[in-house]
Amino acid sequence: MAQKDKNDVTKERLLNEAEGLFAQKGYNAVSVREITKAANCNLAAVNYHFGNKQNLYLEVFRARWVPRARLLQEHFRKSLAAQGSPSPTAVAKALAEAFLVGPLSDKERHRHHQLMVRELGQPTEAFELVADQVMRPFFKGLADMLRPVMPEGLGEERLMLNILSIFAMVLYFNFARVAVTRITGYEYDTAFKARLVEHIVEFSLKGLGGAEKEELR
Amino acid sequence: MAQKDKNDVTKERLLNEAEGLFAQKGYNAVSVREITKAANCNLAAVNYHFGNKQNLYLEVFRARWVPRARLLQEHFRKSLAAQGSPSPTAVAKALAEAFLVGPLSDKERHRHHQLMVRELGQPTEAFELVADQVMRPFFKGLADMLRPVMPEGLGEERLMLNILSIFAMVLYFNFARVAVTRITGYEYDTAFKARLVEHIVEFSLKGLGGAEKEELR
DNA sequence: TTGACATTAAAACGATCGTTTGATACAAAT
DNA sequence: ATTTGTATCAAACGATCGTTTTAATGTCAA
Repeated sequence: MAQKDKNDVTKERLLNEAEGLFAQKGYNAVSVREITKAANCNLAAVNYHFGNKQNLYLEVFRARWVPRARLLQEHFRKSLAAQGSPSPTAVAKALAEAFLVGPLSDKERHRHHQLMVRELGQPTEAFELVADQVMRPFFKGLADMLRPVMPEGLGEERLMLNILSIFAMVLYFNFARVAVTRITGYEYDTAFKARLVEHIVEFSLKGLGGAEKEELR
Repeated sequence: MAQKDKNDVTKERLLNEAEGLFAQKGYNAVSVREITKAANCNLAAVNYHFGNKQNLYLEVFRARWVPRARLLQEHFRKSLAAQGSPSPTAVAKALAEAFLVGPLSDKERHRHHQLMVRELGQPTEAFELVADQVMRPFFKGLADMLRPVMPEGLGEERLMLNILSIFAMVLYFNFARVAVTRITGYEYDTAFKARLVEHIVEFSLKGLGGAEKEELR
């Protein structure tokens, strides 16, 4: 192996800056020149290390997004295990805690969800990656976990919709941060974010737990 | 006035095609050439009728999005009035009905929410328009409507968060349509959409109504 | 019929895009 | 010392971008 550190370092810097810019502006609004300038390297570095722009975008998901998602899932599993039995309440709390507070910094979480929302809106090849390696297994695990403790009448479809609805809120309040601030007048400071978490936990908890108590009868 | 119909027709076609393409691909991913080709007119027509691309985008919101949003709000008000007293349940139902079924065709609704989500993600001048003329007045009306019938302890902030959470789900299930299909395996056919509406009504209803019953004690 | 005006059309503008090229620097292996 | 392979660089490629220009229309009023 001839590559030492300067080599890898350039590649890493490119991945970091590319992820930030792609998350912030979207794939089409970011130029290769903008990325290489931010990474403080030559224009041709993208094509040398990743072949082309599209592949750099994919590598951002492979080398950054997916591992971070795995970290989040790990955190969720531990957080849930600490609460004992996987009741709907415990699951909702652990989900919200992992995805709204969790192990990520604020900037990381914002990036993470922005990239996800962009792929949700118009899926590319990166979505296949994320769906196969992250989303489907995780959702399947959640469904297996919740199925026994949800009311019997609740089909697979409604079960999945409940889970998706929680993620809808998590993604929304991260993605639409700027707009939420402008509409409500509340800044995303520490205090507001804390109350936001509280709200999402409560709202999803009622969506899940409420169903548990009232749905069947 | 010299302009007859061919004139206005070109302008209208440009607005229609531009809205569809902007919603589908986003501002940066759509070229003026692509729009004029779809509208079956000359390249220079955009600059003649709207000055530049950015202004065409704004005009899409002024001439299409805002009027459509007004139509939706009108529909919501009538739907709510038909249910009698504005209880949280009635509001949740009327909201979901208006924004998930309502007066719009499927394509129209999809376009509408896609444009909104794009502006939520990275607001431009169009967001100011939408926020001032549509969102803030509507949210204020909703808050005034719900405040008297929600538990006393619930502050203004939590009230607003409840409302936003409902819209989060509405936007999500419209915007992430492709992804939801690929993840769950459910196609967005008539039957699934009906069950989707049912779910969102129920989920938001618990978020609101549940709070009504249990929050204070 | 003529003049004024609104609209469309073809062609070109400079700028920026993603990508490629060829030269150079530097380290490890022979 | 020479070869080999990796990484970086400046420079240029053709393509496409938004926009402008200029000419050719068609349409009414005078």
